[in-house]
Amino acid sequence: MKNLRLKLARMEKDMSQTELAKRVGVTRQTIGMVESGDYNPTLNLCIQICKELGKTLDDLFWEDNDNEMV
Amino acid sequence: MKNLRLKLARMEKDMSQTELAKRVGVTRQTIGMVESGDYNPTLNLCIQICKELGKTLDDLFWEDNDNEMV
DNA sequence: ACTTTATGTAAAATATACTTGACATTCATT
DNA sequence: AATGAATGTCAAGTATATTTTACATAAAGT
Repeated sequence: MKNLRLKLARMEKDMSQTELAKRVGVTRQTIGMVESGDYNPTLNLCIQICKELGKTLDDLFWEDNDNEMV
Repeated sequence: MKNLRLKLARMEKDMSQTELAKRVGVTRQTIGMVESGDYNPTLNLCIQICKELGKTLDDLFWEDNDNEMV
């Protein structure tokens, strides 16, 4: 399933896939696949993406962020 | 650098590398390399490890967990 | 209409995560 | 002293993440 949190975080920074890719040091296609989901990126790639977007791993890549029990 | 948080979380569960590996579905060597650091595991592997140890990605794989600014 | 920017997708090549099998060391137990 | 459990490491193989090149579509601007 798609990673909408990532896509949203990127758009909040007014960044295109191409620009995020350049900053992270991968290709545009790789960013596209991560956003499309059904993909298994490496930890370092996830971390770089998070840093560029000012988010943490849990923010963008940890499931069940929505229904967290207080 | 070594991932001491992971090693600690595993030992808190009284789990050997071999046992964690079996539960996660990888080999003992892979777990060893993740703990040794200087290694770039996939996101799915990290998530599986977190789930087995009752932790989140930020808990085990996000840097700067220590000096977080309030 | 034409060009540019952003994105989706696909096939083949390359880099690297992960496996397999094996040997070595340390520590606890008998 | 001998055995077994836990871990470190290494070399060669397999699976897959990522690149490269390319073509296609839609939206926005001139």
